[in-house]
Amino acid sequence: MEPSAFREHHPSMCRAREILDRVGDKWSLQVIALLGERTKRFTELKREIDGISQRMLTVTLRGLERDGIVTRTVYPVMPPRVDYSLTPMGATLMDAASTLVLWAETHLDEIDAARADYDARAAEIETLKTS
Amino acid sequence: MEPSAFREHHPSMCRAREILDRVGDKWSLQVIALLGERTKRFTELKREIDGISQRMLTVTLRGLERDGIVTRTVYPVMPPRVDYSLTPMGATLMDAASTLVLWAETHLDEIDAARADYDARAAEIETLKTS
DNA sequence: CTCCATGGTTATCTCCAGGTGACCGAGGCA
DNA sequence: TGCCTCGGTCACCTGGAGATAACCATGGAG
Repeated sequence: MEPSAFREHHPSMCRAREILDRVGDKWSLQVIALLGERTKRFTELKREIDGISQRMLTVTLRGLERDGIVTRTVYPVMPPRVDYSLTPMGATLMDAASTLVLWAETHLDEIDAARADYDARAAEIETLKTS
Repeated sequence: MEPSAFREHHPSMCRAREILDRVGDKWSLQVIALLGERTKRFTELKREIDGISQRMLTVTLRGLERDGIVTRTVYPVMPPRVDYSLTPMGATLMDAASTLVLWAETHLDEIDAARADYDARAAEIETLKTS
């Protein structure tokens, strides 16, 4: 793939940052991943996403809904029931994002090694300065 | 592409978030994109990235260097000269990220429309409440 | 009459990414 | 004798993302 989007990065990149802001926040990707499995209910998502608060799940889902990435379906029953699912556009976003997730998985070890190397090198320079 | 990474999201996703944190910050993607063109100097990058401060460029480059995504080459001359370039791993990251950038470009209009729709709907509900 | 579950809202706080501006050091040059 | 450039560092400050926790309406179970 020729990353032409990167060559002429002038208005495209700044708009792309907007998308990365959406997907790059703390919870959106996990929500998208889980809804990629199947339609789920609010409480179901809350149970499956470790550490998310009720408020942040609401905020995240509202944002994704506003951007047309998930749909929200309310059933007027008691107790309340609300279903969330990916829109077709949301599904394509999941595919695009999975490229990056795959990259991350493939290079995690390499990155860890690079960090360890960098930190060791930095520590060595530090000891040289104090001596 | 089958996004298998998303199916078993248990340890993989949390680590993937780490990568998105790296690439999802305000400046990293732009730096990677520009270094994708060719090796560049510090001031060159600073000129080309609109609005970045000296400090943030340093911080971003140090982070990318630590993760093994860019290399930093210092030439002991006067005035100082420092070259930055993508590592091979950095180049593969650029390719992976460009998928998302491409997605963003393709769906920007759709997202804008969805937002306008959502906001209009929300405003209408608001007027109903006050009436 | 009380308790519980669902799917939220609201208020309040904390923390850190990121912005701002000063300073630096060695050489060239005027 | 200053002043400029390059590639930074340091100290300080602010805005907003996100955490925490209380509250809410409804109706069924016991």
